[in-house]
Amino acid sequence: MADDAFARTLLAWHARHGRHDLPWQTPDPYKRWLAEVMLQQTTVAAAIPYFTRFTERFPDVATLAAASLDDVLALWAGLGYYARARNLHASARLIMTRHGGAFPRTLAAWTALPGIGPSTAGAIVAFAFGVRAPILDANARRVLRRFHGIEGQGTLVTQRLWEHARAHLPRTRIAAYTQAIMDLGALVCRARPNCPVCPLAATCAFEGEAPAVSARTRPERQAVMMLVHRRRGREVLLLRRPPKGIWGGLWSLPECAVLSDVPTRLTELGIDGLVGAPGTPLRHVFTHFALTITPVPVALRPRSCRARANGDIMWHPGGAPAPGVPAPVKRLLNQFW
DNA sequence: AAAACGGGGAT
DNA sequence: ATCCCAGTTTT
Repeated sequence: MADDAFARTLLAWHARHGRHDLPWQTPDPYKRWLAEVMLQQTTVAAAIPYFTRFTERFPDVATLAAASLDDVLALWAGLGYYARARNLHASARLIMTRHGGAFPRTLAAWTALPGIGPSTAGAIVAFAFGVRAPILDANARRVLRRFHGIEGQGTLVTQRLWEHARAHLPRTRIAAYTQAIMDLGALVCRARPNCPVCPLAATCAFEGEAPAVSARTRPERQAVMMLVHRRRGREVLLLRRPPKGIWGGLWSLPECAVLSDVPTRLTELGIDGLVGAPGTPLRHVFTHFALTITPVPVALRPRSCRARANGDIMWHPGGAPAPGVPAPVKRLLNQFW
């Protein structure tokens, strides 16, 4: 059966108007894997500098597998969704042990790795090996939804979209086609679409946006972060966060819910310090809640701290290479020094 | 089936 | 301020 008009039209459009100069546009499976993981819920522009640093520091899967999780998280810090970095590191080790350092070529083998779902696996095998696999990222989802006039959400709608994604796949030129549907979504069929320049406009079912759903309010949360410093502010105490949950495995500041809890929290940590005046609160907005962080300086009394540096506690000197800290903590530290 | 997960960029 | 993004995992 011949490729359908959808695929032929997209491929023709992509040759002239698609992206051809992204740093990960090579058949190298390592680069494709790294890029696809970085691009989960992340824009191309945000990912590029991280991709460049990563491939310089960890040029291949063996190097990545041999690195410490701390080094990987430090390079990932600021990109968000830190579970991706933990999964990437775990996957690198699995590729070394389970696959002898050779990248698998099947969808099933890729989805068996942590952090790799059906869409990411499809993109990797399509780009790296030309395997005829569909993707359903945000771009493909939006293009297919509009082209086929599919509204609503839920598992049933997602199933239908996957069926369309599979049905449109051409027999050849899979990598170019996969790039084409992504590019159409990113460059033309955006949230606010540019239908007049769209190659699919003549056969597209899209008629206009559904009425916008009312924005739900984000819960507000509060936290106090302590800047416990010694040596006249030259070093600040960092604690490693638990491996699971928000900012898992990253370094952060000692924390408590409200200002009145500060003395108790310091006692728990074995710290005898002079609590200073709270600084300007910092607001940090997440997907599903907003956090207002009140920074409090704490000057450590000489020879009073039982908090010794170990694998989960660090006295961080201002000038040293940045460890993996979440973005708002980085801002607090920069503001402190 | 729904919730959880982070932060940057566009509008 | 709000929306969106080369989605997957956990509950």
